[in-house]
This record gives sequence, C-alpha cells and structure tokens, in this order.
Amino acid sequence: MPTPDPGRRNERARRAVLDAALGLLPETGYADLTVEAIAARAGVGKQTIYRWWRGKGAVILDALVEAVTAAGPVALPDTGDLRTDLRAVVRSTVAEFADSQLSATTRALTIETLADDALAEQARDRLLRPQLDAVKDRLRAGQHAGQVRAEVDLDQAVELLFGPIYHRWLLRTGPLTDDYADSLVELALAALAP
Amino acid sequence: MPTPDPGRRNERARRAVLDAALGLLPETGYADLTVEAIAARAGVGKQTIYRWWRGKGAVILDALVEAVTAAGPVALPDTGDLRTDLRAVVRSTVAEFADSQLSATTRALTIETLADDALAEQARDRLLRPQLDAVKDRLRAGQHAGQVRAEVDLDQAVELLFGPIYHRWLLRTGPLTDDYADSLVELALAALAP
Amino acid sequence: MPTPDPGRRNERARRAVLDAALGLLPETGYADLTVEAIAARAGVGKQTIYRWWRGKGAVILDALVEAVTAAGPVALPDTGDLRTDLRAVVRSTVAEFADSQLSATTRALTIETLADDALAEQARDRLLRPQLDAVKDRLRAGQHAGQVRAEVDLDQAVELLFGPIYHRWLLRTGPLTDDYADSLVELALAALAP
Amino acid sequence: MPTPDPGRRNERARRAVLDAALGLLPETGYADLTVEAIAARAGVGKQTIYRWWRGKGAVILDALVEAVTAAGPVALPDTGDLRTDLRAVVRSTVAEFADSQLSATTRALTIETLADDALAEQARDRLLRPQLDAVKDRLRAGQHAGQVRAEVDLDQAVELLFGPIYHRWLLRTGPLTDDYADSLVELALAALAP
DNA sequence: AGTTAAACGAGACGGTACGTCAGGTCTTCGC
DNA sequence: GCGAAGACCTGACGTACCGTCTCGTTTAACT
Repeated sequence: MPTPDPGRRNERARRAVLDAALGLLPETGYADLTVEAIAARAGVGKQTIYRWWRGKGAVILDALVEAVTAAGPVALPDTGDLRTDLRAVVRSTVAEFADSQLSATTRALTIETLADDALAEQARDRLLRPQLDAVKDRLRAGQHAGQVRAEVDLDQAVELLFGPIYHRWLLRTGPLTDDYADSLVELALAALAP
Repeated sequence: MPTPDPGRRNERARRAVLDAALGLLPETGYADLTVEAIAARAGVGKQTIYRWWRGKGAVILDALVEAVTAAGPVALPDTGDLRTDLRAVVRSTVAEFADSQLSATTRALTIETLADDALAEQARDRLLRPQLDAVKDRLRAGQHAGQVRAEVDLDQAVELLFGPIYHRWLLRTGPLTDDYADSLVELALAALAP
Repeated sequence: MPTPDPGRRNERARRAVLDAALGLLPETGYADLTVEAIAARAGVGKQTIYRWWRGKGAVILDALVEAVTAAGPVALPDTGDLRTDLRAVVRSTVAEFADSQLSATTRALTIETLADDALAEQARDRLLRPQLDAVKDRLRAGQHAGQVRAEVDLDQAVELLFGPIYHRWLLRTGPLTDDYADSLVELALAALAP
Repeated sequence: MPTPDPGRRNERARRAVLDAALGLLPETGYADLTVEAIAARAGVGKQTIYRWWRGKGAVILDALVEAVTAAGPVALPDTGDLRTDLRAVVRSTVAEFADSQLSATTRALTIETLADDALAEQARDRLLRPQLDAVKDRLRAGQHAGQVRAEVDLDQAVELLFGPIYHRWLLRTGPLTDDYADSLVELALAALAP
C-alpha cells in the first residue's frame, strides 16, 4: 500500500472531514465519537478517512491544529509588567479548561495522546508548543529585565505556571477561576523573582 | 434484579479478576484491554465482572486501590528539614512517572478518569487524596515551623509541587529525573518560603 | 475458535435466519442478497449467522433443505405404467424450472454450488439425491418389469431424463413446457426400452 | 457521455485486458476475480475496462469468444458413421468438462450466465451455438442417411447428448471419462435410431 | 442433612463499530 | 480526447467486544 499521492487529494473532502469531526465532538463526546459517524456527517467514504488518517485521534488533532493555526500566530502581550502579562495568559488558560465545551476537546485529545505516542508528539509540537513558547519568550524578556532570576530554567518556569492547572483539571481538586489564576501567578512569581 | 448480595460474593473470583486485570494491563495496554480478556484470564464468566463492576475502568481502579492500600498507610518522613522531605517525595513521584510499567497504569487510570466523572471522583478520593494529604500535612508542619509563608494555600502548594510533573509527563516535554525533581523542589521552596 | 456448542443454539434465531433468507431471496435476487440484510430481516446479530454458517450460501442451502424436508419424503407414483410415471415427474421438474420463483432459488444454489465444492456436495446429497434416487427406484422397478433394458446404467438413465432440462434451462435454448417434457420422456424411453 | 468512439479504441489495451482476464481466471478462481486485479495485471486504468465492458462477466465472455474464434470455425467430422463422429465430439466435450483448467472457465461463465440474462444470451449465441449447430448439422445428415428417425427434433437430440454431461458436471454425480462418453452416445443413439 | 436461592462458569445472543475490500464513477494528467 | 492512474463515495465484508441473557453447576445459608 504505497502512500497515496497528496497532490491528488480532494480538498473538499479534507475540509468536510475536519469540520464534521469538530462538529460531532461536542455532540457525542470523544469516547462515543466514531469514524463511521464522521464519515457519514462529512458525506465521505470511510476509506477516504482511513486513506489519509490513522484513526479518529489523528483526525481530531488535525482539526484542532487547523482551527488553532487559523486563529493566527500566538503572541503574548508585553506591557512591561510581567505580573500583568502572566495574569492575562494564565487567566485565559484557566478559563479554557473551565469552559466545558473547550474542555471536552482538550479531554479528547489528552485521551488519545495517552494511548498513542506518535500522536502525543504531534499534539505537543503542533498544538501546544507555540503556546508554551510564547510564554517562554515573555519570561525570557522578563529575565533580561531582571524580573526573573537568571539561573531559572525557563521550561521549568512554564511548567510551574501551567502544570498546576493540569493537575487541578485532571483531578478536579478545586475550582478553575480567575482568582485561582491570579494566586497561581503570585506563587509562580514568588518562585521566579530574584 | 436489585443489587447483588455482597455477603455471598466469591472472594476467589474477586481476586482472580483484579489480578488478571493488573496482569493484562502492561501486556496489552489500557486501550486494548477488554472485559472479555479479563474474564478469560481470570477464568470467570463475564457476568461475574458486570455483576460487581461497571466496566473495565472500575475494575482497574479497584485493583489499583487494592494494590496501594496493601502497601500500608502513606506517611511522609518529617526530618525537620522541609527541603529534604520534599525532595524525597518528589523524587519518588517523578520516578514513578518515569517507570514505564507504573506509568502504564497511571496512564490507564487517567484515560478512564477523563472519560468518566464518577470514576474520576473515586480515583481522586481513594487513590490520590491520601498521597496528597500526606504532603499537605508535611507542608502544614513546615508552615508552623515558619518555613512556609502563613498565607499560602496549601492545596495550591501541593499542586505547585506535583502539577509540573503531570505537565511534563503528559506532554513529554523533558526528562523525569532526580535532578529535575530537585530543581522542582527548589522552585517550589522559593515560592513558598517567607 | 472451537466449534460452538449446538446444544446451546437458539432455535428461534435459527428459524428467523432461515425464514429471512428464504423471504429475501425472491425480493433481491441471489447476487444482491447479503448476510447483513438477512441478519437485519431476521432481527439477529451478524455474528449469530457467522457462528453457525459459513456464509450466505450455506444459509440458503439449509433453508432449502429444511423447506424440502418439511414437505415430507419423496416418492414417485408407481402406476405400473412407466411412461405415465415418468411423464408426471418430468413434467413437474420442467414446471419447477419454468417457474420464475422456484427457478430463482435453484439459480441461487447453482451459483453457490459452482463456487464452493463443499457446498456442492451438501446440495447434491441433501437436496437432489433423494429426488434422483426416487426416479432411479422407479426405473429399477421398470427394469424388473422388462420395460427398461437390463444392461442400462440407471444413474445414466436418470441423467438422460434430467440432463436435457438443465441444458435447456442454463442455455435458455427453448421453452420449458409440458409438451417438451412429454417428448423428452419419449426420447428417453426409446433409449431405455428393450 | 454517449458510447465512446470505437474508432479511437486502443487495441493494445483491449488485448492486455483480455489476456489478463484469461490469465487470472485459473489463478484466483472466478468468484475472487476482480476488475481491479484485471486492470492492475493489464497495466490499464479501471475506467478503461468500464468504458468498454459492463463488468468482469463481459470481459471474460469476450476473452473466451476471442479464444474460441481464434481456433477457427467449428466443424464436425463426417466419416459417414454417426456413432464414430458422435463419440469423437462427445468424448472431447466430456474431456473439456473434466479438465480442471478449462472447467474453471466454463464454471466462471456459467455463474455469470446465471446472474445476467443479457450475458447469457451472448454466451449462448456467440460461444455455444456454433458448437451445438455443428452437432445438429451432423445429426441432420444422419437423419437424411436414415440413421436418425425423421420425426426427432434435432434440438432435443443435441440436448440429449450434452444435457447429461452438464448434469453430471454440475452435480458431480459421477466420473467424466471416455467410457462415460461412449455409453452416453450408445444411449443417445438408441433413442434416435429408427 | 436437605433444601433452596444466589452466585458462579460458560457462552450464545442482538448490537455497534471496526478496518478492509471491491464496485463503479469522477478527476487529473500526459500523450 | 483517449488512456493511465488513482482518489472518490458506497456498501458489504467478516471480526471483535459490548453488555444482557439464559443455561446448568457449585456453594453456602437456612431450615
């Protein structure tokens, strides 16, 4: 089965599949989402899906990447005040996890990610990395400005900011509110500041 | 067909199911684990599983709770030095996530947890809470000893310690080593110290 | 996959499948008959069909055998006059092939028979043999009565009577009427008579 | 999209398709023969097959007609001795059905013929009729020579000769040997002779 | 000790979705 | 504009498990 020729790919079919997948996700939930349903909704043969994707996980990932990249490049505001900027990004991240609609999507992808290493890599590099890198860049600027200790590993700093959110989201150990976001930023700043 | 009588439950069957589940998990991976396979391996009728559990997720959860509880009550050392004690617990947690065998189990439970709220609660309360509470207790002691700021929310403090590990584990963004554990503790201590 | 235990077989499901198959056959034609449709019509899972039969051919065969056996044992009249008796059986056979309903069934089975040796054997032994043997018995009686030459091979005699019908049916080279049946009997008798 | 212009037809493609079909037939058996496989083997697009033929049945038929007509016009020997001449043709027909290679082809065509009336006509007229007519001609000569009763319907006579062979072949009720052919001729002659 | 009702093993059942295969149509090139 | 190549939609294939439902067969509590 020689890989199919991407040059001959039907763009309409591709779009229809991605749209159908994104549309079905909140309706049925990820666990009950089936390739068959995506194909039906998209008006596409199942084979057309299996020709271009490895399964529903890959479809969802592509759909999300598409949706995110369509939103344009990620960039953090740099008001000069690190606290303000971090509050903005952490608040919006917390809100994203709190939103049941968006959260469903994240949940879907996380499940698939846990079961498929190749997919996990893709999700990390194509979806999350740009987000995380943007934060990292802002922190680097803060480092140059003397608001973050020079010896801090910025990757760890990013994880310090977002890891607790994942923890609370996965374990449902507390509310995901703006207040929570703010106090999280305070803790993180305390850890990073000179 | 009301709830079956737990008094008449066959202990041997229960054990066989839990053992079979735990045994199959690393062999097939969680996604490919089936109730049918568990029943076959356990030499048990499928109905016996469905009589006592809601599905494979519930079986796995029970199996893990059993395994953990067998290990005895959780308690953190209190050497008086907070840094030392936290290093110990964070190192061991990181090691647990790094171990591919144990990690598979965690992965399994996380997947099920993401797809089933009731199960998530159970997992949180019966499996994780004891762990987290132990750490929280140690931090409270530190607070009394003046090593942790009084106004710090200890739940958040715990999340600050373990959240980054989840982040790194889920996203595979870096190595899970003792060094990493130590520097994580440093960051956290910086955040918590007066 | 050790053969399933026939003792546990569900008779209702068996009947439903056979009835559905027989009912669908004239509606869709054999070529367009699908296992899926049989299962749906019978209100049965596909697996239940595949558990007990090798495919649609085997189902149809069973259905026909059942239908034929239900009609009771085959026996030719023996009026003493061989010509009369043969005319009766040949006429009815010709009529059977002429009838588009019955013919569809025969056609179905013949197709499957041509593509599956094991099925061919079954069809021959369970469906046709009784018919042919009955004729053979009648011819043997004629032989004893001196109406058929002693040295004639009775199997060949039977083939001489029915072979031409198959020929005309397969090749559609002429009408299948009572007149045809009668003149066929005349030819055959001329061949067999002393 | 009316019928394509036969003038522009690519002869090489036509030949390749027919050869591929004939070559694949004994390898895969008729039931498992696919248009896709024929196209692949012939190095031809599927559409090229569907443009010129209605399906695999039509391809096979054309291939066989081609093969037979290539062998030149059919003619029966007329040695003056009807028995001798019939033995020759019946023996060769029996041998043809006995040969597993040739038989596969006949089987293929018979299946298709049973499922497609239009094809059945074509097969009868273009493939079989010449054969049967040749025998009929020889019988007519015998009739003129007084070896066959005048009132015998020659079409039926032909069927009397070949029908039993079909019967035995379809039902696998006995061997297809020269001896069988000879005794079949004897029976037929007994039926036809004055 | 004998009775009886439940849990048990086994596995057939009606279903749903899987991932594959081929059918027949449509589209894109190159000649 | 035919022909090659092959992607497309369709729909059946045969398989794997689901969770439910009988079946006898233990097994353990109550006569």
